[in-house]
Amino acid sequence: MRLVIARCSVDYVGRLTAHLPMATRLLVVKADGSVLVHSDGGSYKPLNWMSPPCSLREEAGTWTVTNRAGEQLIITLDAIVYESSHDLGVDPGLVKDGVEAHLQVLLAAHIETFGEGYQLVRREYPTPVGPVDILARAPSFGVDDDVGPGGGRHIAIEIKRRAGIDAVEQLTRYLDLLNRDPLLAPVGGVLAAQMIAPQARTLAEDRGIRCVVVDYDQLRGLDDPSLRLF
Amino acid sequence: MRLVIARCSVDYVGRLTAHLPMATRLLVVKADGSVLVHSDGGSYKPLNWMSPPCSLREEAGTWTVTNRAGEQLIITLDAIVYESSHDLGVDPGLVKDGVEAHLQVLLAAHIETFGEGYQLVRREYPTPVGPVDILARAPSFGVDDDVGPGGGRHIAIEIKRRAGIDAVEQLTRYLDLLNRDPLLAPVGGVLAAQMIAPQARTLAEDRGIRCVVVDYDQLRGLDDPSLRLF
DNA sequence: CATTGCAGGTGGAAT
DNA sequence: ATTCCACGTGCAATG
Repeated sequence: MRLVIARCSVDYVGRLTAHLPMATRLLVVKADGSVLVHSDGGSYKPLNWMSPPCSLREEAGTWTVTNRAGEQLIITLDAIVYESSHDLGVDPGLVKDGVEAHLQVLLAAHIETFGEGYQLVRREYPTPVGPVDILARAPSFGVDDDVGPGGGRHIAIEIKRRAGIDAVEQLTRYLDLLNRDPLLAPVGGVLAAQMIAPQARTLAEDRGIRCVVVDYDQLRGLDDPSLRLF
Repeated sequence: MRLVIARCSVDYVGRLTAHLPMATRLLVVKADGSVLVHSDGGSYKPLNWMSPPCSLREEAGTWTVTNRAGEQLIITLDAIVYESSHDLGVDPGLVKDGVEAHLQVLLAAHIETFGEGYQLVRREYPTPVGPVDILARAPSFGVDDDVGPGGGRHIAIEIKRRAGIDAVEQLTRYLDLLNRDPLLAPVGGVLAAQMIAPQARTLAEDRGIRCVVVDYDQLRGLDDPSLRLF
């Protein structure tokens, strides 16, 4: 990894064009040839960059970074303030927990979160437009209930960390499809998420989809250690 | 800006938990207190980070970065290989061109892209569920045409750089709404994008929405300099 | 201040 | 290789 502090201007020509006026910035050149241009503030996102695979050509006062698609990052160097190089080796990588996948595991293991007597049919229930996160069966409590052949009503559950309108649309597509299957219909919908955007809730309820806000930490407290990812 | 090359392990506890085993990495501490942890490869995204506003507390072999929401980045330092500090000043910032906004300006200026006789009604036509990118009017060529009060058929145009299913859903919501307005109905839909995902095209055409692939560079060639953003 | 929609999104997994 | 979806999405504009 090469670190360069330099006064430079930068032009990107690719999916869009972007220009950075002359100023002092950090340039990071990684082992795979990728280049980051960072200012001393803002966020983790560089002002400009080129992702690998790409090649760096150095000339007099100009660096040109090109990728396979022909996109170019052109760095015009006015003055190099500082430079150093380091061998970091390969990184062992990141271990994550808490994402949607784990929510799905936890909710499948605690399907009663959605109501007493709920039974898991399966996780990742396949449909032609993609897998439904969880398919479950709700119990029937009376003869008037709108029950399916299984003796209960099927429930398709869409799980999101944060649910927006797109989650409602996605679940709606699943429900349209599943309800065409006489062995499953009628299938109800549940949107389960840590956070549900107000517009998403409105749209969901308008379509008869139940909204359930789930508490990840609480679910996690209920789980047994074997369900933990690390 | 402070640059540190160090052997370290990193733990993030916040919206999720994540762990980085001990290895040599680049740590960037920016003037606003934000911290980036980069490996010598991958992309512009750090392995771990803390965005501003946040505060860094340094102890013996441990850095603790905390933000207002209580999320923490805990860096355990085994050995500092290298360290330097630089004053970069404030960055003048980035100038962009080529995003959806510019596509919208160009397409509005060249509304005939969608067909001969098309007329612009307005850009960012407001609806209760958000603004439609472009509302236009198509000409009527015969008495049998399904025309509205304006003497032509209204067309709602959704513009994306890359259109996916979500773009079709979005346009569908607009069309549902606009078609309830007797002063506008009937309103046709056009999805205009530089790239349209096959599933999006299928869904759009199934719903009677026309798909138009637009060539940004060509449109740009047609424009007059006043429409350029820089 | 919350919400919404875009992003050079990026990344990963499944087809 | 393409297509889909999640992301500690980040980010800015807007009500």
